[in-house]
Amino acid sequence: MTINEIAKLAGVSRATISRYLNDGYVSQDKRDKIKQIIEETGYTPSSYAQTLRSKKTNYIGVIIPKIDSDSIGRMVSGITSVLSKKNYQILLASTNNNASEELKYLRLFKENHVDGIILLGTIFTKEHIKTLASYQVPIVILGQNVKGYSCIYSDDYHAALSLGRKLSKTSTNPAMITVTSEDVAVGLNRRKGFIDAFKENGKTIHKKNIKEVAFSFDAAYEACKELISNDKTIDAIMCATDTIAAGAIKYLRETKLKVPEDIEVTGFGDSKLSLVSYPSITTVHFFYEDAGIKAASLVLDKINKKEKTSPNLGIQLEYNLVERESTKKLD
Amino acid sequence: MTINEIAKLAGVSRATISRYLNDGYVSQDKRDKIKQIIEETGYTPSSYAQTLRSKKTNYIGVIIPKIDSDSIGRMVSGITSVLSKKNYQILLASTNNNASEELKYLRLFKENHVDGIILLGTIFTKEHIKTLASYQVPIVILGQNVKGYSCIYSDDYHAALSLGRKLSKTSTNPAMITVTSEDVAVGLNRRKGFIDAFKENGKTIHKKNIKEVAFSFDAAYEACKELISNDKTIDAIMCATDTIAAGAIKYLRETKLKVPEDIEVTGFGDSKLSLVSYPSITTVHFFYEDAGIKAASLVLDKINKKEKTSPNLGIQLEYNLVERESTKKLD
DNA sequence: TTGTATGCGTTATCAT
DNA sequence: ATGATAACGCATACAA
Repeated sequence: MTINEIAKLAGVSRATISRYLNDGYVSQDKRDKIKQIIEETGYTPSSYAQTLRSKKTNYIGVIIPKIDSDSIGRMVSGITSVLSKKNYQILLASTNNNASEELKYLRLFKENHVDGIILLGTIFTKEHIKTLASYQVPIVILGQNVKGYSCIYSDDYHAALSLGRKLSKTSTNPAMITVTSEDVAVGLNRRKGFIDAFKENGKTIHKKNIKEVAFSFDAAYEACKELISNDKTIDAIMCATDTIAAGAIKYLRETKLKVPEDIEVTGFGDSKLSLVSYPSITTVHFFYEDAGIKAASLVLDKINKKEKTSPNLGIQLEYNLVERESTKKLD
Repeated sequence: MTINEIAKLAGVSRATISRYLNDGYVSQDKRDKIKQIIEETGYTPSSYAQTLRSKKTNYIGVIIPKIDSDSIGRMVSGITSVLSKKNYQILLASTNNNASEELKYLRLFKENHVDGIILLGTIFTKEHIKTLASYQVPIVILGQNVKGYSCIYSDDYHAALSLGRKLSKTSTNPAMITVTSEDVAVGLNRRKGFIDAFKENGKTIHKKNIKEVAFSFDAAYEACKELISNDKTIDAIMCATDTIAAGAIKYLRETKLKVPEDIEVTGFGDSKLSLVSYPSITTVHFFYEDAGIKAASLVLDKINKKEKTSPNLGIQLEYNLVERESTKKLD
């Protein structure tokens, strides 16, 4: 079914059909006739031909490091809710934590002429910046604060700071299980927050008590084992994510160490895990779904007023401290 | 940058460029020249124009009920891993558990001329079947067994049966928290398996001890409260998902009922939740990522040998019983 | 091996 | 208000 066949059936020119579909500048009787024909045939215009002419795809490219993650799932959920309402399609690309894949998809999106891109990244190399700079389509970065770009990010530093302040009141020999500092948001900023919080109270986190692991439950379990084996006096473990905290707690439970009586543990992200875990995990709530919503809205805004000069604003999201059972209550 | 400009720069006709990009029927010297020009300019062909001509989009439409779910995340993860390797793009549509949205996206995919569709559905209405029947592109259904279609599904009935058999040895007054039977895989089949297992041992699950809830932690918590309030002698609760089991356990813990000593609990799906929960949850492992991989491979197979008559095969996946702390150990 | 010409399904410009 | 007609960027049959 093409516009030509519809035109023939309706006894008008294809230009009229096109007008019916777009401007609407068509007489009532032709309009009725066309409507009927279209309904009968179930005709839908070819979006590819439309794109070829109008340069508008209604695609938004979304790049994520992996899909089976609580926080990412919630962000994508926010993105889809906004975009589907506005009749945009999502082109999803998952890199499986492989930074070079990110660049590949960035290029692929270029070929597909997406109207906009949402990049949910972890590590930003110079090459990233270079590739991004060569783009003309609106880009929003989610979860990291990269200067020169529109970003939606959470206040990881202060969130970690407030978590750290709480622990610093009770802990004298704290430890930390974190991720690579190349991940500025999760690795670097949270780490800094923890360290500074203890510094405020004149306490320090020993270098040897800081373990760097992958984003995984099992890796955290092993890291916790190493920490405890090396130093039995550790009385608090700050973890860069809830998953890591859950892995640590699993090990502690197995060795009969009591949480929080013997060791306090904190997570990050307020995932379902942190609620279900026993003891439930003290953590920080980030409004991930809201972040996804904001990112999608922002990218649509940029598309619509397509001034390339539209300011690249950064939006920092709120956070809430969520106190649960894995830390000691202070009167 | 279009093929015409490249042709001009390279001093050849655009047909030669096209051949360079496709068949490769080009002399060595022109080939070198073209290669150089393309690299200099960073030209990439318009996939829309290509599609308009060749009718091949390299898009696979993926419809899911929601993205922030452990099992779905794992399936999508499997899908992306296969598709990205084969240079297919994923058009992702999330329905937020709204069946009518599914039909909308099915139509949208038609407009976008996806090469294939993977439908990760929950409830199949007559309308679904009707809409699907009008499609010419390969479709693979993931997670449900719908006759007449290629499906990748897990053996929910027998998995529930083996879970039920285990419980039926120790429990005399079992209960169940499940979801709507309209969801054949999760609601109906698992329910049947549980019931039949007890029947084998001459025991029955009382109707009043069967609660139907949404796929949510909180709903499960409430349902468990109702069950226990109505009948203090319940000694086992079979749950249709791990999330539901986790919600139930949370309530039980709050009321000081011991799991598994006072009440045994089972989940379904072997999500991270089931491992992290305390007590950890006896459940069934499904190879979700593998299912995603199989679905993606199958849809690609169908696309390549595009005989419409390709048989619609159903692939039933294996499962493993995973015994953890939420059920009693038998000698 | 290469170029010419045509068409894919639209939209937009121009007459009428 | 409507209809020719050209153009979007590409692939391919055909001719050379």
